[in-house]
Amino acid sequence: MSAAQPPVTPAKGRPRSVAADLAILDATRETLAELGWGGLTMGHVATRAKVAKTTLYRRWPSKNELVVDAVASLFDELVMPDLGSLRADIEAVVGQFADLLARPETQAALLALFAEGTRDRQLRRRIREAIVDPQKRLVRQGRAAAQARGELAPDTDPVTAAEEIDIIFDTIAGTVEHRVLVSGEPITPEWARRFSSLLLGPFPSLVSG
Amino acid sequence: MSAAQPPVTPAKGRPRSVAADLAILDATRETLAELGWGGLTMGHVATRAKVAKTTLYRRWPSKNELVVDAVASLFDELVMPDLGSLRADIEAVVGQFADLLARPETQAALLALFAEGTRDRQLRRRIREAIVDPQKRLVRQGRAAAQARGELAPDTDPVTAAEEIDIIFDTIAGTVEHRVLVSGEPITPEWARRFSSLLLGPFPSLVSG
Amino acid sequence: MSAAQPPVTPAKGRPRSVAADLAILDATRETLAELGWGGLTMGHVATRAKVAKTTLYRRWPSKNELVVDAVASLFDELVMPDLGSLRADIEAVVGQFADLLARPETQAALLALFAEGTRDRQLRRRIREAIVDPQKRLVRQGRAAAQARGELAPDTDPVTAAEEIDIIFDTIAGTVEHRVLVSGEPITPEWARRFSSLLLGPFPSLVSG
Amino acid sequence: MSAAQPPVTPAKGRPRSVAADLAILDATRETLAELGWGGLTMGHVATRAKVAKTTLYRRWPSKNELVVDAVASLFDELVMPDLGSLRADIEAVVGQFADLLARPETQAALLALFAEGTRDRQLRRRIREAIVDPQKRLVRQGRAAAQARGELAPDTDPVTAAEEIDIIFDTIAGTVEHRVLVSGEPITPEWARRFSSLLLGPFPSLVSG
DNA sequence: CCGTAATCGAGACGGTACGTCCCGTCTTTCC
DNA sequence: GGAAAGACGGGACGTACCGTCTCGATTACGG
Repeated sequence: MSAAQPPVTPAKGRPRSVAADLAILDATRETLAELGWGGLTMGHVATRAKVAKTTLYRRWPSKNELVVDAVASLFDELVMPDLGSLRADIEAVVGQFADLLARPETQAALLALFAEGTRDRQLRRRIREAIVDPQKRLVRQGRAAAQARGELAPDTDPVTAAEEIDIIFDTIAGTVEHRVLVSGEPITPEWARRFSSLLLGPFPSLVSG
Repeated sequence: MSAAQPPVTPAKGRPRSVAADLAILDATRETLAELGWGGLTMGHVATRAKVAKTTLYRRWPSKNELVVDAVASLFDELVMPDLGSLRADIEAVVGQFADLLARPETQAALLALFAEGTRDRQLRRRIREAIVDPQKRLVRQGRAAAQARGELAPDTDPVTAAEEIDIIFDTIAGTVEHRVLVSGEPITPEWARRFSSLLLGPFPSLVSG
Repeated sequence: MSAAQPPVTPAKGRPRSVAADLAILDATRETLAELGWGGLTMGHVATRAKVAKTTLYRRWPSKNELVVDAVASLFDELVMPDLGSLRADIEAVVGQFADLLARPETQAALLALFAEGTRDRQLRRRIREAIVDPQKRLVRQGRAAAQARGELAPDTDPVTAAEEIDIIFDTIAGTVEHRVLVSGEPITPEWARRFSSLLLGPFPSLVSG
Repeated sequence: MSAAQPPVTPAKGRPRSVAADLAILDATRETLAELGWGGLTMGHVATRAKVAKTTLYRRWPSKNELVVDAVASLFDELVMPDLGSLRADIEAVVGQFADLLARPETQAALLALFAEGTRDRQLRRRIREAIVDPQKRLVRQGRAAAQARGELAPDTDPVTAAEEIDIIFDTIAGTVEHRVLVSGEPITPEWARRFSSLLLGPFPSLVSG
């Protein structure tokens, strides 16, 4: 989010309009969905949000930062369902992620942001903090549930566990994104089944049964 | 590639300069490495290649197509080594891919192209044909070698085999790209080992040993 | 001047700060001298005078009016010396005016104000009342002195006299301004001598001698 | 004028559109007359001339230079009539100049240009070369005619003559401008008669008769 | 000595024009 | 007819000020 913590000092001068913030983020998402990344100009967003361009620039230094904030909230809809088996949970989350990637605003924004982040460390950090890392909770929750069920062994070392979470997250996120956005193929339940089989190893019966 | 088939008619007027093509592609790669995707403009490339803008546009309709051609050849350096075990082969290819993604021209171009491909089916097809799909040979070769060694069961159904190749390819490519370009973390030999363990299942000893 | 008449009603609420008025006018003159007319912005003056923009606008409706008030006082330094001959008096006043026009704040402001006045009758009136007309006293005084000395014939008709004062004033002011500000040439004593010769006619000996 | 001398080298690339130049200058004069100096924006002129803003900036670096060129030609209409007496000639030229200053485009532009020239030596030079100095021909012609008639003594020293021309020019131009643009009073035939009397000395009969 | 009222600073607001950068096309001349 | 050169119309950029507004915090005076 762009908003900092509630200011310690009671803030001098006219306070920033909260309504403007919301209108801008809404306008950004709508424009992304309608016109795509290329059609998203600061001027257009400002006009659509009925806000001056200066107001926009006062809050976000560029299109990139703005889109990070506008898109981040879309990822909050992902939830770990806890369906009783690790396989089912993985397939469910993959499905949710695929649905999210099918939305035009996500589609228009995600890879473009990643691409920009490639050459701007600050932006990459911001993307990670606002969009990517928060989703690692899904992996953590899924792992915890599987451990509770006895499907996975409990953590021994927290550092190793963190690395494992990272690698699993990169694998699920990266693979689904590559499938949908690069290969341009849909994520079917069948594909999700195969993919979770890959993750769970060639003989999942040995593990979960 | 942009080059058309050798013309049937012996071509009227002055023939196109071959030197220009090479100079343009070189200039494109150099500019990508130095200034990144954002700094790559058609005018700049033309100037750098000592070529008129018209010459450039006569060959490539836009920056995107140009970069596809300029970058595609970089991916030819990836080879499947056949080191005697599937694990070793995977780790080797992951390492090669990581090195490729560490080069500034690849880094600047790859995600940007993917992002553009998101909104342009034609471009996506071209990217797949020129850059992505050719690398599936690596998976095919690795699989074949592993099957020859008895590490993997032989193919039963060619359709199933193709789908398996696809999913493995998306997984390796997507995960490594996400790790390097989105998470911004390096690919260490240790990480490659963990990743191949993930791919080979929790008890690889049962399979390969 | 911007200051209104002493209020009839003893004024409710907090009285306006007198210090602010002076600080603003000083800041205006300083900024004019340093940055010129184009560099003079309301925001800048406010900042420099350590005053809020609202405070500034509460007193002066625009840059133009502000500068009129800021610059008017500079013209008070012009005096008619009464040196014993009309020629000497003219040359002295021309010299004073030239010195005034050499000051950067006058230089930056005067023509700019005149230019603005061209499109704003109200402003033109204000400029005349505050800056231009008060200087006609110089012509009047010089004429009176010359008449007392017998260099000039006494007034016959007051209307004719007024017109004569106007035309002499326009001639002296306009010519010196044109020489300094448009032609960009300095006013030397030699030039002043020539100019007063022109005013006094080709054979001044016949008049003053 | 903005146009340089006809290029020695035959000029590479597409030549600049002459039509664009004319359209821009016309649009500038029209806009000046309609909206005044303040309403004259580069964007507006470009739109009105049906030309891209870049085309405009390619030729003139700023509004000031553009207006110099646009306005300069208006001054070409001033001519020295040679009416048989110096007085008549002066009154005629003063009248012409007054008419020129009454035109809205001149009125809007002239003092504004002079004001800008105050802080930009380059611009001042350009104004002098394009607008001011060319009119000195009027003084020269008038003087020559008067000398031919015997109204004025022939030149003795060319340097002195040049200085005399300068001072007379500054006087006529400056006075008329001050009368019209600063004092805001009209130039009547009566005023022109008085002014030429002033120039010709208190006893013109001694000179011209 | 309390409330009303106009002031003060600060700074956000909607808006306009700026001058720059690239785009992709067109119009030259030369080869 | 290709190539170099460079002008063309067009669109977005990010910045600078504009003049207005909304804040909380200060003064004054009149009751």
